Amino acid sequence: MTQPTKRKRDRAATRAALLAAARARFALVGYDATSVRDIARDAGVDATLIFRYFGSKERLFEEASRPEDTEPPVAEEARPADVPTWLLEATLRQHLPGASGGHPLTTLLLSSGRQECREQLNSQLSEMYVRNLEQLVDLPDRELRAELLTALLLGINVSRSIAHTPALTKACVDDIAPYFGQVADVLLGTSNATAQTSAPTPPSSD
Amino acid sequence: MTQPTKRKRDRAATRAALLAAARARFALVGYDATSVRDIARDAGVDATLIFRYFGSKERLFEEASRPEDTEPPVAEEARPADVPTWLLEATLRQHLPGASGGHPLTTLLLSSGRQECREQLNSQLSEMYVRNLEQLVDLPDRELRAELLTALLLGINVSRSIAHTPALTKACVDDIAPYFGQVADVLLGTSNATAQTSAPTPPSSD
Amino acid sequence: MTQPTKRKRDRAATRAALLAAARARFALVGYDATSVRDIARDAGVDATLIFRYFGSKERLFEEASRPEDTEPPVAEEARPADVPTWLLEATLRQHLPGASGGHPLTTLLLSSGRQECREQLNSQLSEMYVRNLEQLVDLPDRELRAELLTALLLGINVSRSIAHTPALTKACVDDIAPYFGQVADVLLGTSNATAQTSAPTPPSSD
Amino acid sequence: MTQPTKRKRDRAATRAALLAAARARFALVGYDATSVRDIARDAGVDATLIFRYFGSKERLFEEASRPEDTEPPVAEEARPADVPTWLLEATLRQHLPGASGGHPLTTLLLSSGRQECREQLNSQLSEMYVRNLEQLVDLPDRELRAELLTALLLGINVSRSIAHTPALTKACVDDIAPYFGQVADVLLGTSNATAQTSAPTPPSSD
DNA sequence: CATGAATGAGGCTTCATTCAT
DNA sequence: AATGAATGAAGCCTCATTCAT
Repeated sequence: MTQPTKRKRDRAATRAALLAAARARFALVGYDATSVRDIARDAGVDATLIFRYFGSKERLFEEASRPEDTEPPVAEEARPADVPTWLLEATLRQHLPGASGGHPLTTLLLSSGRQECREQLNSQLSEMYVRNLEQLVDLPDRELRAELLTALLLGINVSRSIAHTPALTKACVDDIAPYFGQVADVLLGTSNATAQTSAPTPPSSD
Repeated sequence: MTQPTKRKRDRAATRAALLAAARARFALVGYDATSVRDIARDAGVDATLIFRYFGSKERLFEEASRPEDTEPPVAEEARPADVPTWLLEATLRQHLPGASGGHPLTTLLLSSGRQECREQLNSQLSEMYVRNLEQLVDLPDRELRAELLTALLLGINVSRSIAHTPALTKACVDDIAPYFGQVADVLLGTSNATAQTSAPTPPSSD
Repeated sequence: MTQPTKRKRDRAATRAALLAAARARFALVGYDATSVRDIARDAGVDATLIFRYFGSKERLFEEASRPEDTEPPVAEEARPADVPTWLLEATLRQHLPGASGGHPLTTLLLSSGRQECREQLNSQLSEMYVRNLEQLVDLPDRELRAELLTALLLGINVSRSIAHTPALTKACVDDIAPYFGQVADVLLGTSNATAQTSAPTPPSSD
Repeated sequence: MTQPTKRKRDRAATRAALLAAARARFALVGYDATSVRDIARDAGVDATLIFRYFGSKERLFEEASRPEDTEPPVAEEARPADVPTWLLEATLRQHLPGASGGHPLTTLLLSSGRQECREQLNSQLSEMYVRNLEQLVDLPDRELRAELLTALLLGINVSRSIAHTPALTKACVDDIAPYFGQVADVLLGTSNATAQTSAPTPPSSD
């Protein structure tokens, strides 16, 4: 009221706006191709506030490339058979209303010119994907099998958010899940139960 | 040997040294994170020679991110069953003596902040991978199936050359081929014939 | 005065200082021989402010080579007989307190290595000089006559601001006007009325 | 004959070719806008020969901007009344077959960003024009009168070779001479004899 | 507290010129 | 003697960041 109608956002709102803008741009073109002024403009505030609130472009990036807290880690007690599907969903969940930017993996990938990003990519993959998948395997080459399925998820992500490959880009979870389930079964050695359950169509084996 | 370690005055050699250095650096950190001076320093020559020989950083990048000509396109008359394995080999063939830099896909991915790179990534994927794989499928969702297998190859590439995931990074073609073959069979619907032939289950099992 | 001689933090003042410095240098040595750092140094500010305020050296030049707005176009209702004298005055009015740099024509001439400048020179001459003079002529070869008188004005300008020819450089308007008036009469065919009025013979004669 | 058909120009021919190319380019866009490689390309030889034969771009320019020796100084014993016309002809004589480049004055003018060029312009004007014209005047303000007529010649030159003003550009000597003669008479105080003689048309005075 | 003016480092590129062949 | 590969300086411009106001 005392302010001249200009939205005098409070600290938190401004910070959040900057973070959202940063997430969006970093997920779109990566670290190097994004300037602090771009972010500030998108957020509708002055660029120096980035330094006030985050200290540096780098620290803003660190925060923006961390998965949003809304993302629960894989439910601990989930039925093992559901884990792959759950990870697939987590991978595809992006560009949806609610998520302010793209997938953190995309952001990291687009910024992989930076050593830190490659390291973070490595640890995020291993913590969020490989570790969870490995536990489902009871065969030789556990790690390799888990990494291969992780690679598929990663590749799907890249295809959709960066390469914009036509079929994968327009597919929704349900289109992909059946095939993904089969591959998971093959790689992890999980029984055909999953395939039966979650994969409606492909005339699989008979 | 006869020269006192001095740079030799050789157009072709200098051009090649620059191209090799460029390939290496672009494949390591991408376009934006690479400066022309970096490349020149690696090549041991003056930076202005880049402009003499390539015209601009951008044109050097275009040349450096093109697959080396030593890479023959998928043999036209190859047996269909061999195509997936051939593509896997092409994907893994990098950092080998002979190949001066990393895989072109890696380079493009690391430079995806640039619109042109995303487009080139898209067309290289579709021309070199999807198109060849699609022809093997005789089931619904041909394109999607081909793109999923392509995504796996892409993901393997990223895991190895960018994320440096442990198991995949140290695996060689023969370690991966069996699993990849199984996945290809599942996705492309190629009968178990292939699987039988190329490695149904890792040699460890029986 | 209150500031310790430090540069004041004043958008408008800095912009104006840059523009003035640019006008001066461009009018002295032209576009190519002037570097943005030169201009900035003269203005006492950092060179990057040129890009902040003008976008590029080229756009700064465009603004600097435009006639200052203080220059009114030839008074519409001026008596025809006064037009030549008025144009002479406009041509000589430079290096005076108030005008920050030299005459725009000088600037354009000194920068005529650039195609755009030659074109602008052409249009400024024709709009500001030839067009106005032509209307005074009621004889054959109207355009040629007007262009010849324009050429004289142009030549006077060059002599004074570039070649620094001694007599013309130190002459003031009143020294030149009588002779110029006579030439105008001859070329434009305006009767001796004007000549009589404005100064038939230099005051020295009688 | 022993050479492989490649024209192995002799020293003199190559030097001359470079000089001609330099004259042409300098007269077209001036010193700064001309690169030694441009000149060499036009001359069809290697750029380093410029340094071999002339020492530096600067020294080449000095030579190229000197009036060609084919230009005789004003005939010493010429009839005074013919001098102005003679100077007009010298001013317009350019772009003609035979003259390899443009007028030296144009070259100097286009390169006036350089201090040396302004000085040379000054001395060429005073030696070739003012000095000759002054001697014809027997009135007060001798120098000023001569400089004014010189300014007209200079302006005509600029109009034609730089500003490309329409009427003057397409006019030939005979179109301009009558008017120029009248102006010369007025400024130099030479009798109307010249005007009568050389100016056919303008209904001059009564 | 917020704005935006100011800065310095660094990036790409061009040019005149030298040096090896 | 002549070619062209190599070089270093300098130019324009952008960016992250700091400092007054």
